[in-house]
Amino acid sequence: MSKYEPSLDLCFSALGDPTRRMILQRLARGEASVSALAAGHDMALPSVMEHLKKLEAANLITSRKKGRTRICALSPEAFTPAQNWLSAQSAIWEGRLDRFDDYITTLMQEKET
Amino acid sequence: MSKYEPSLDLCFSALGDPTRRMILQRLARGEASVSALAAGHDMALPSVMEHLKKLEAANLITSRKKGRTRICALSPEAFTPAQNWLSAQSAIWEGRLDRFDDYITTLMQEKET
DNA sequence: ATGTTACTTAGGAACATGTCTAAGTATGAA
DNA sequence: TTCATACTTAGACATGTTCCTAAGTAACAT
Repeated sequence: MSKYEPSLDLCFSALGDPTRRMILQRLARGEASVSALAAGHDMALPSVMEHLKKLEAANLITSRKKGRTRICALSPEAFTPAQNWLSAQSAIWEGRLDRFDDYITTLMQEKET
Repeated sequence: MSKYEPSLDLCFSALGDPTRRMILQRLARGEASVSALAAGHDMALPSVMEHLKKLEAANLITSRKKGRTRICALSPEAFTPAQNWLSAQSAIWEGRLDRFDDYITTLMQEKET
C-alpha cells in the first residue's frame, strides 16, 4: 500500500491556494514571465514570487532566466503523482464496495439454502 | 474556463497533510471510530480530532455519533472535484501541445513552398 | 554612462496550523 | 451510583503562511 510520499505534501499544499491554481491554469496555456503572471493578481510582485517558489518546490512548474526576465512553464508531468494518489484511493474504495456486494450476495445465497 | 472554487482550497489543503492522507487511506477500506483512526498515529487524540475536523470541513469525510463513539466514513464522491480540476488542467495542456504541433506543421509547410 | 525594467532579497506584521496538556461531558458497564 | 471509556473543549505555544514595503541587482536601451 502506498507509503508516505513527502512530495505529495508539497504538491497538494501548493494546489490548496487559489492564486497558485490560477497561475497553473494560466501556465497550462503556455509559458509566461513573472510579471505576465503577476498581472491581474492585485498583489505585489514579491508575493507572486513566493507563490512561484512554492509551485517550483512542488515540481509543478519549472523556470529559467532569459535575460532579465524569468520564464515559467508548467511541468508536463505536473499533476500525475496527485492524480495517481487520488485514483489509488478511489480504487480501494471501489474494491470495498465490491467486497460489500460479495458479502450481500453470500447472505442471499445462504438464505436460499 | 473554470472559475474560483473555494471548496478546492479546503480539499487540496486537507490533502496536503500526510496524517490526513493516511486517515483517508484507512477510511477508503471502511468506516472507523476516532480512536481506531488515532491508533498508530503517535499523536494525542485532540490533534487527530483537528485533522478529522478539517477533512469533514473539506467534505472528504462524514461522521456520525453512535453511542459514545464517533464513526467516520469516506465521502463516496470525495475526490471528484479535485480529480476534475486536475484533469481539466491536463486537458488544457494537451490542447496547447496540439496547437504547438499545428504551429510546427505550419512552419514546415511554409518552408516547403 | 545612465536610466528603466524586471526581478530579487530582506525583514516584518497578521493570521493560520499542528501539536500538546488539562479539564470537561456523555455513555456504557458493574 | 460509581467507574471507565470515548470523545470534546479550552487554552497555550511554536512554526508556518501570506502579504506587505523598501532596498537591492542584473540586463537592456539610449
